[in-house]
Amino acid sequence: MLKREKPKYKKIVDAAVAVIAQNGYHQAQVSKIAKEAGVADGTIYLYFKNKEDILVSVFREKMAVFADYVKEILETDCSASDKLFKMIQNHFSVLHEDRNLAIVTQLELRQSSKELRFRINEVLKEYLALLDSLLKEGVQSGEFSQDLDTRLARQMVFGTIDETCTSWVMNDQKYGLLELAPKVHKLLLSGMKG
Amino acid sequence: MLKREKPKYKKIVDAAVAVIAQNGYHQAQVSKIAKEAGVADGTIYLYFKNKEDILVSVFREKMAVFADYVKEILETDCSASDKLFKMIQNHFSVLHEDRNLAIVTQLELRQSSKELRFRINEVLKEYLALLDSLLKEGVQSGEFSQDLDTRLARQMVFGTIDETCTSWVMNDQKYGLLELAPKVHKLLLSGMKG
Amino acid sequence: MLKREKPKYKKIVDAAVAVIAQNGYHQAQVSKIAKEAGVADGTIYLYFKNKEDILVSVFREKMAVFADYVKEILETDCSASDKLFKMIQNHFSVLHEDRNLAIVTQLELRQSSKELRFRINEVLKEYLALLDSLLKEGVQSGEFSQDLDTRLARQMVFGTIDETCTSWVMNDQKYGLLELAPKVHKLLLSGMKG
Amino acid sequence: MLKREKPKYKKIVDAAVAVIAQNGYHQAQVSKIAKEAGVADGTIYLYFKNKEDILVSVFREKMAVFADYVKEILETDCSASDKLFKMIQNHFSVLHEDRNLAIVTQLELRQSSKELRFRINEVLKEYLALLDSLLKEGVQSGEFSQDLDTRLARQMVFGTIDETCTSWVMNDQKYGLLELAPKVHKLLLSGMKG
DNA sequence: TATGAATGAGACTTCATTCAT
DNA sequence: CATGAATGAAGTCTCATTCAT
Repeated sequence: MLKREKPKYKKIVDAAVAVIAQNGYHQAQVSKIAKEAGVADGTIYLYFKNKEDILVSVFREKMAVFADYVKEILETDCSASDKLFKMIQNHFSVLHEDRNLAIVTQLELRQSSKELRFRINEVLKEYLALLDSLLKEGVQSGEFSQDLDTRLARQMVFGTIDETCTSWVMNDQKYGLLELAPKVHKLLLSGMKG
Repeated sequence: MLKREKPKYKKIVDAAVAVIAQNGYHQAQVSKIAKEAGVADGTIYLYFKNKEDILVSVFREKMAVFADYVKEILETDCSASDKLFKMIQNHFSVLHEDRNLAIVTQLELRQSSKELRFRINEVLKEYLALLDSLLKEGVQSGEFSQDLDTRLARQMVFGTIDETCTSWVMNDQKYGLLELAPKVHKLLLSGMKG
Repeated sequence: MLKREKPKYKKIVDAAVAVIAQNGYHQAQVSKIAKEAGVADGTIYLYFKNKEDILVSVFREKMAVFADYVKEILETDCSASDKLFKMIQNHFSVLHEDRNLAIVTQLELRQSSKELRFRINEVLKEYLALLDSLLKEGVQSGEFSQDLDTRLARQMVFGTIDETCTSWVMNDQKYGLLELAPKVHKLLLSGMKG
Repeated sequence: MLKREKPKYKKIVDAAVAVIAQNGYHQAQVSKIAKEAGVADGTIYLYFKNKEDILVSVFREKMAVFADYVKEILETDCSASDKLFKMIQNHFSVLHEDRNLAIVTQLELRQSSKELRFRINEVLKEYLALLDSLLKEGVQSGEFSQDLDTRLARQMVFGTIDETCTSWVMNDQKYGLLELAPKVHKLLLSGMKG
């Protein structure tokens, strides 16, 4: 059985999300995570190399949820525009459903060290690559402007989505994030049609 | 004389930027900043309440450079579109000119605690408010779509600018940030014309 | 069958010597010894009470090699001087032949706790007792000075042998230890003839 | 003022000797040493790089006491034999007077890591070099055997002295160490006269 | 006998802040 | 105003040992 499929591995990852969301990144001690997961401190180190490894794993495991769904979306027959909409909706939906995860990814993990954030970025790259291919698809099909700079466009799309989510979390998730999807989609789409 | 006009105050703020850029947020100890500024550790505390206060001040002082210029721009007679362009250009230009500042604002200061980032956000709000009024101006003048959600649009504009700058810093400032301004402007504009 | 004659017992003792010699005392974890011996961690505790027990056993088993030969020597008909020579030669020879053992006894085991070293000393006492009787024999036979303080003399003999071996190990066993035997013997003998 | 002349530096070194002698090497925590020295834990790190640095310093400072006196002895007009006697007497005397120091150098510091012991050996080398020159002086003056191997002889002298001291400490310093000096001297001398 | 996953105590070191000079 | 020596709280990780299988 793969390490990441073992029940304790998952328990610890989930415990880390809960502890970070509730206590903040700098108050998420290993001992707190172990307690939340119901294991001994030392057990953590049977599954993770060190604390940083836990945090990268949290990000990797959760980002997979985003990426897997985007992969599915890409394989469907819809237009690039529809795919973009579904992708935004999915992104908002995942964070909307898991408030703790939203706090962790939008606020807490960003306080991690430069090294950790570079490693997190590695994980993010897969997601951004999928977004890239979606955009290129739209350019080829003629839906988006022919002279669209896909790197810039990707930064616009991701930047907008990210800023919207962060803003929502910072406002204590007062309003419905999911409901913003159509507007954000429309906004971004106009940008790309150029 | 105002505290923030005293020469040592400025020396310490500049020293903080240099030290953080060169050593990273987590390696920017108060004693290092003091040494760089050429003062004793204790002297820091005659000008700043605590370490967090230094960091917020760094952000406040530097963000003022952005905001002051945007204020000037807003008072000119150009179209909203032109003003947006000048604003983007200014934002890119400031970071392009001061590489250390770019590293500090886009990478290092984001590792600060949630509390510090909330305070940094307070400072940012003034800048975002100016952006808001620019957008509203564009809607009123008919340049932008009438049903533009200015909050979302502001998140798009700021998110895109921010993501572009961060991406540039993360790629070691290899390419010219300033040259991206026209493309980014065009991209965002289309989004707002809807 | 005696515990110490069982094949796994010997395997574990030999594994301990190898692991300590290669990794150093402080890096010789029980799990490493178990792996080297080809048994599970828990199995160790079927043959040894605890880690200290392994280390004492290593010393006991290996020291027996020295002592057994010295016993043989003592029973022969040679002069005390010849017996001393054979003993030195034997001591050097055993360490010369087993480089790992030399590293373990001269360098690594000395880092053990005071308690362990007291227990190791117990084992050593048999060896020193044999040395004592050799010296007394020499005094009685008139080979050595009549007023020789055998305790001091024993400390000189053992101290010299030990220091010579340690020095040889610390110099990476560059030169031939065995070849020093005649010189050391002559040196010590003069001391004892007084 | 040199670091090692500052009063707190000395206080901490002396506190380390006391704590190690009373509690054993492995129970000599930094916090215990700090408490004994009457300073805060952190103060230790203003004077020493890390814990190992304290221990090496203990050895360096105390070994200087041995070495300094041996230097004086070497410069006198006595015979090599007399100098050797004075050196043995000095060695025994220092340890006799400072029981804690004897425990620390003969038992406790030997449990330190291989790395630390190599560093301690560096310090020891100066002492051994002095011993070497004493022996060579004796060979030149004709007091000692012309074909004396000074390296081996040095190992005999140091090995015997060391073994005698260790034996004395291990027997709880029951008898007078100092009184053994004449006998040890006579024993070693015979060895060197060949 | 044999296994190996789980346990949990324990210590070094950093660094923001203070305060006597 | 300025100094800088001193403070002391707080957290990650290792590894000998156990025990259910």
